[in-house]
Amino acid sequence: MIKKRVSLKDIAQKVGVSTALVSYVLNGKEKEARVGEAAAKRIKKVAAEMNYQPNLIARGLKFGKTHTLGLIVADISNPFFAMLARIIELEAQKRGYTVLFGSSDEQLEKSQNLINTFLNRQVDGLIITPVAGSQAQIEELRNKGVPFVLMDRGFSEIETNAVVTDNHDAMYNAVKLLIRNGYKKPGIIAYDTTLTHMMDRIAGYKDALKDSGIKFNSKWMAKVPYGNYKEHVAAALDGFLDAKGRAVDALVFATNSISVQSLKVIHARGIKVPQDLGVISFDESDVFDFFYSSITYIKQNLQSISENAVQSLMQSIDSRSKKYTKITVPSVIIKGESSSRRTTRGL
Amino acid sequence: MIKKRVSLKDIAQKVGVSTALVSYVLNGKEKEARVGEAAAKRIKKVAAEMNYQPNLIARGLKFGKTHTLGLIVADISNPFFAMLARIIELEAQKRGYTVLFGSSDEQLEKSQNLINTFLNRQVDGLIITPVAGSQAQIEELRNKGVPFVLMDRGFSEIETNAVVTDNHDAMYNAVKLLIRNGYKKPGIIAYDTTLTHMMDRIAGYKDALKDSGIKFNSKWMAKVPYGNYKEHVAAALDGFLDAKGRAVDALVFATNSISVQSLKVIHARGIKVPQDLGVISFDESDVFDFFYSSITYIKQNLQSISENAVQSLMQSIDSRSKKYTKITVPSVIIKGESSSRRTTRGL
DNA sequence: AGAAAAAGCTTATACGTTTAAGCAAAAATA
DNA sequence: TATTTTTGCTTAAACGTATAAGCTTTTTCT
Repeated sequence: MIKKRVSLKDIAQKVGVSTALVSYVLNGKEKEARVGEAAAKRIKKVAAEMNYQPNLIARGLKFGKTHTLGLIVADISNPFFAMLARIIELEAQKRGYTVLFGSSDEQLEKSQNLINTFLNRQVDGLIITPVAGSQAQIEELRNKGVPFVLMDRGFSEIETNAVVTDNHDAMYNAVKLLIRNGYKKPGIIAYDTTLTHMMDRIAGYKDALKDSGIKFNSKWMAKVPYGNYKEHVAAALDGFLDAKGRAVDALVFATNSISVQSLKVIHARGIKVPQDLGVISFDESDVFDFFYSSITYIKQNLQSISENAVQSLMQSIDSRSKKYTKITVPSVIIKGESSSRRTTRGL
Repeated sequence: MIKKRVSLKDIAQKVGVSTALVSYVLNGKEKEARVGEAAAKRIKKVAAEMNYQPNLIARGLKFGKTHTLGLIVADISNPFFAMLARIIELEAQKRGYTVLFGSSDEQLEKSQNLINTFLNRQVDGLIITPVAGSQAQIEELRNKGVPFVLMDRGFSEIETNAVVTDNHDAMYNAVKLLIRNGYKKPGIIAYDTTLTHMMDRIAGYKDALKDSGIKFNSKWMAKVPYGNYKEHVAAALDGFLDAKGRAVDALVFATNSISVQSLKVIHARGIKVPQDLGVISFDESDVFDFFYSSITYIKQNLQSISENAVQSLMQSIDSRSKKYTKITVPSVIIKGESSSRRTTRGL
């Protein structure tokens, strides 16, 4: 049995007034609309009795505002994005917004589908971690005047709202740290993509080498595809670390997932960290606690990224201005034992 | 600049017909509505040119159906729920549905808020991991005739749609395995809650003891609060394992998060697994790969749980029948070295 | 040719909400 | 008392869509 939700009309009928009056009262516009005290009282009473709840869909249609955001991440099951989603949910809720979510899987088509679906559902704005090659999709949003903000990554070609970690800085500092700690041949494992966050991290890596007077060697860098990265990471590590002379003496990992997978392989192969290989990871992970040496890692400020993304989006929604703001969030390096040969193993 | 979305009216004006005709054509009802070929062609052409996209909010209002689901999990940032969310997203999308999500944080108030918000947004149905004590909330949904399905946990008191792992069976088998492998005093660490999933797991544990002729000892069971479970898990382990005679010789962990936290402590304390302590975890985790002995764990069928939840909800939505289906999904035990003293350590 | 049927459209109404505009009665002013 | 102002309400229109019902005009039938 479908219980019909009570509408303004139902209340109006019960009280014996027009729906307009009910609407005025329930929206607290009794003064402006000069509603009589007696009627107002009755309406409120009946509304409470009938447990009236406004139909937000109807309101959305009326105002062209749904108080809904669309969140498009690469993969909600990735703890990194799940964490961002959690904070975004909270921030959105504080502002009376609800969140629709979807995973693009780093695929152009899925990304476009999600954007279309969300727009057709009249979301007020979008928070997007754009996939590689989606510039056209994003530009279309801009042309349509849809409020949106890119998160975690951006495009250098297009001016948009974006909130990203200072990736260059993060990686630069990480590599500098390794070099300061005596490593001579620091390598990197990154995703094979042109997305800015990856390019910036790679640039930071290279700049750190340059500023330290070390010439970059292309054999120090492995780029793995997003699809089946696990095998490729394993292969890359085997390439770096095979018996006939190690290609690198330290490694920075460019993402969360690469970090975890790399550590798994390093653990399985029995590589000694930090003696034989210095290591710095990107993002936190539970697994770090189990590695025999504590892991040095780059800690992004997820709270700040999410807060700023929501904040920036809200401004876009409210002002509808053409001004775009790029926000760069600093990260910190949490120092463990994995990045320094000179370390003394604690307890 | 706000670009107005094109509506049926815009197309109608451009073509010079009524909106009704446009609606008929774009919904493929040309035959039923006897629309002329010429007009139909023009309308389609103009609609394509103007890149018409239907306003799903308006449609939702018209039909009282939004093709939106509400997903309420305990915490989207928990990998277990994030994984469920991912699959639900996929299954929903296959059926033309989009997903609103929210985290209840195991708090009654948040749960109620989310339910209200989602209902006001006219979701067609809800997938809920209910929080402890939320029976009244759930029952209200039932009374209202709102389609919903409980996931991961249920209530024994209320008849509802529910999709849960066969928790009793899972835990029963795990404990039986430990006992078969020679452990005499298997303990358990669980959450302190009356939710069925936990009760069932605890019952499974106790029944396994009983069926093995072992008398349950209340000192073998630790119940930790959801709030700051990490400290409590550590304290519980210290209680079990302190120097003056070990209270237990094996442990099963009742959830994902308890498992990971327990392993961290065990690792930090240097407890020998499986020699000094047999261990079986609930759910998978990346951290298992780093433990010095491979971890035996109960693997829930997340795919099946999610699929069934969506499927069951869809049936509720379509049929609006009063029939409730309880679906129990089997799990498997993935055997590692952590649950058997007689194991030979591999490579 | 005249009537009936079919074709091709428009009008009207509805979903639930908001709000400007309008209207009658009561109160205040002259 | 006659006029204006205020009060308290209703009507109407709108958001974008869908569809039953109605209305011409053309075609088909007898």
